Amino acid sequence: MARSASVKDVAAAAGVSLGTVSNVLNRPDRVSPDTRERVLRAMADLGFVRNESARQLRAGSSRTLAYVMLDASNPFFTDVAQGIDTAAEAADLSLVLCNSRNSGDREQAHLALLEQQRVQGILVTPVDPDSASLDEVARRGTPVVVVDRTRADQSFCSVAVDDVLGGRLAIEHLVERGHTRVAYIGGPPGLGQVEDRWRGAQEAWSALGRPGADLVQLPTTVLSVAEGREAGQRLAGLPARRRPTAAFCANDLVALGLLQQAIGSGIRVPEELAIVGYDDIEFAAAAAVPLTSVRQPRQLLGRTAAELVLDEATNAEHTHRQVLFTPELVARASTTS
Amino acid sequence: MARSASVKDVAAAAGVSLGTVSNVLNRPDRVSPDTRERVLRAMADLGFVRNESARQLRAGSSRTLAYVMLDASNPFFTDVAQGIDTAAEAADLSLVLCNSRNSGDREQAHLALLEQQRVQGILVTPVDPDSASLDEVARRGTPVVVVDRTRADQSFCSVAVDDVLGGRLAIEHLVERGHTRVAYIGGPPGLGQVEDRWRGAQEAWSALGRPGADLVQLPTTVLSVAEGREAGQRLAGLPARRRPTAAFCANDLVALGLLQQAIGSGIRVPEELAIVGYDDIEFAAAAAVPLTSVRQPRQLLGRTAAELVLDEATNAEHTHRQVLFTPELVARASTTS
DNA sequence: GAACAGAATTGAAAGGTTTCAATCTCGAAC
DNA sequence: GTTCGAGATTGAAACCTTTCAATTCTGTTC
Repeated sequence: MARSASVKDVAAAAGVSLGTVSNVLNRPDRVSPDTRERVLRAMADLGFVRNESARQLRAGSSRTLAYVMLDASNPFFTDVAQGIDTAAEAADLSLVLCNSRNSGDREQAHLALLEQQRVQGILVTPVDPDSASLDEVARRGTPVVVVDRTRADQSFCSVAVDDVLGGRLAIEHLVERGHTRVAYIGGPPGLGQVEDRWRGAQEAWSALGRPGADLVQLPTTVLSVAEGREAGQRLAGLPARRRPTAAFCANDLVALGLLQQAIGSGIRVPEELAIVGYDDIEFAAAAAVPLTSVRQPRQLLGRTAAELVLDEATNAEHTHRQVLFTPELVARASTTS
Repeated sequence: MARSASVKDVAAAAGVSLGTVSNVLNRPDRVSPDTRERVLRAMADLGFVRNESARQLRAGSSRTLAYVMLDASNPFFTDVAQGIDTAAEAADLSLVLCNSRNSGDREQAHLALLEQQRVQGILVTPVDPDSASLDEVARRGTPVVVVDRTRADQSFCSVAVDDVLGGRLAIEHLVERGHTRVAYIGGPPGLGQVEDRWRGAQEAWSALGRPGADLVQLPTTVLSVAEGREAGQRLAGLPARRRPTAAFCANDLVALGLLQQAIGSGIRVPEELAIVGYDDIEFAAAAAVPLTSVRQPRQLLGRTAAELVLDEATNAEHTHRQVLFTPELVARASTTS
């Protein structure tokens, strides 16, 4: 297969000039119906495929948006991606997804490549939102929007959900239901989300006049189902009178693992252990003991982020904005007997 | 921001020729340490970002692989993607993900763009494996490998799992456990997977001497949690003596929805309704009644597909191969009381 | 039949990188 | 002091498309 005929070959085959072929491609109305017909046939015969590199080199711009996901296997992020996709489609851009799998190195490799590809904009849920490599990409001219994180300085657009508030909601809900010993399960401790939710939890806890010692943190290494199960074992190992009566998990993956392990150990949910998750992914509601969870507007998050990056890419008067959405507690069977 | 300095600017700034800058980029050993140093500094100062379009235009090849997923929100596919990613990384290629969201149009749009981008190869789980647009892409020279599907003729490499066998395993397992009335739940009926699993189920059922009327098909519109719930309602509506004692679901999403709905309707699992899912996604084991499921080697599927496409891209003697993996039934609580 | 307008087509330049043959620079060997 | 060779650097061509000013063609009007 002589890989790929060029515009020149098509022109020769159709007996027209190369400029005409280009016109057929880009301004079909400028060219008479029968030449157009002839050119199109030649393209089909030769299996012509427009060379996007050359197009882009000349035109200077690409028609794609990119989202660098933190963890493609977490449904939360695929829902965010879905929202981005919707907005991208509406703007007639295509979306490519990259997965950093929680690795800063992979993230940087992806960013570098996307930058070289001159994508219109990059959306990213970074491993570390304060990483300098994000600044550099932005400084060199590619619009960057941080998704589901924020950073202290306001040097980027970002779209996130108020995690401190989310933590507060979860704890208020549990205290309302009479729980007096609660575990917070999640990690790694450095992770922004994990910290904010913990902070919110603590704030609510002490605002309600509870002794700090009764809200304990059970760290995990990552936010996964397996880690949730593992935490469940640790809980099950505690003597019943010292065991918390409720757990607030930093995300639903952890909560689902915990739920599974608890039931497997004969701990009744919610009677002996109430569980609150975070994200409200679809599988949370679908768990056999449907999970109470702090819902984030996942698709909206993505859609908004896409709109911000497009604004930055096209609007000269763009100014950075930090959008913060409000989470909402969805009560289900895992906390309400 | 004067978007992007070129190699020429760098050359001028560093006081060297443009060829030398290119050498620094591509064959750093060919250039003396102090010029290299000088060039690198100039690059940093100017915020130089190599223009991938120009590179690719000249070099003719890109360093990326693409996977067009059928449904990014199904963990099965993200696991496959993970496997592809692993192989791509090993070959020093980067992977971009596209999501067709079950739409043939979107799939075609993605394919066209990827072809124009001259990606090294395309992996795709197609909406319809017999679609002619796949042939055209392949005919024009981009290696295409079909993932998790096969087509009748052998015009592509493909990597799939023996779905007929999978269906057989599920039914044999249920019959072994004494079930005599079983429902098969899944759809749309035209979908390859859905059909093959159903066929396997029927084969096993009659091979075991059961009357065909006792294996009923409950079609759904798509394979989702919501549809599973909906099917659950239909089942719950049946009078207990006519209700099947077991359900075999075309995938785990459906099975999880069914499980949830069953429990919500007070049907005990597995005592009153045994459930077998398909795919063995992580959430299957994590369900509060852990789900018996037909496991597919998801990551291996992806890895193998990536290897095939790489072979096709680089090896002149490449011949198409149809790899068929063997599924395996994982028995859990949803069928074993 | 000449002049003209408008539509269709053409040709050349430009865009940023890589490649490769050609040139240059040094120091070593005689 | 000359020659040689290795290593470093250079310059121009090539990759394929798009754009735009210039040219040709067609048909109308007076």
